[in-house]
Amino acid sequence: MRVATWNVNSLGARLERVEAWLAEVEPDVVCLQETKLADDAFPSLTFSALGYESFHHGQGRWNGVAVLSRVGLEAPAAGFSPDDVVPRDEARIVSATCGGVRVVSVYVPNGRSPDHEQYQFKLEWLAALRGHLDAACRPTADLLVCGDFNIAPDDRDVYDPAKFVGSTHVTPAERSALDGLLEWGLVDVFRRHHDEAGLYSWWDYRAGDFHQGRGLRIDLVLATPALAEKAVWSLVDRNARKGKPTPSDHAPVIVEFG
DNA sequence: ATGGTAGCGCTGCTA
Repeated sequence: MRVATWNVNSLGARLERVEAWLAEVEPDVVCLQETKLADDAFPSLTFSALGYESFHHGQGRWNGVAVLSRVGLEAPAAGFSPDDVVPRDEARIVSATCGGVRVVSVYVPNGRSPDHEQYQFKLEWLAALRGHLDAACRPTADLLVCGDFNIAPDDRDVYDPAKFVGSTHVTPAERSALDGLLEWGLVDVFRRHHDEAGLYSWWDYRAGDFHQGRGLRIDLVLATPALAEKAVWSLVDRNARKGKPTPSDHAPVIVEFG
């Protein structure tokens, strides 16, 4: 099963590129983030014509997450579970069972800066995600939590670690929250196949950062251990970020499970 | 360079 996660930064602006990418990469399951669409504007018919069932959880102008699947899509669920302690009602998490695997697409709040209220929201949201795992999932099950975590797990994932000290995405509190997810029973699958620094999934649109190689690895595929063992290869699909017109500022991360 | 670009949508917010 081939799984991908991609923050498309507006599916409305990116649909043609996403369609071409689906035809080229042929993923079985895709987690999308930042669709920036209301549910009634989500192009489910476009995806079904390409062979994908889909489930979207959007709110319009900001956020919005979805799961696409061509290996079945069952028990879709928008948002956290009713019993979870949720800091704010934003469209940042959606789940579905695809080919026997529970798949969760997440868009973790950006945080802006450590002194900002949005940073506290980010930490609260990550705590809610951990609570959701405790309540709704089991580390022994086949589970994927994929998406834009807005956290660089360690300094290999940052183009200039010294420059980022004190910035959001790298603070000990954020990394500790991510570690909490891993300690619950998830594996950063990409790091099973790649040890080196400089393999990024996001580049700031500004100042030509993509072409200068200034990026972060913040888009992650997390899998429960038994499922992670089955990962054959993984990569960042930088081809989807190259060229015109109008790429997302994120590249897809793709994992092949045997 | 406390800048820069992209998206939404039409003013300034979000990233």
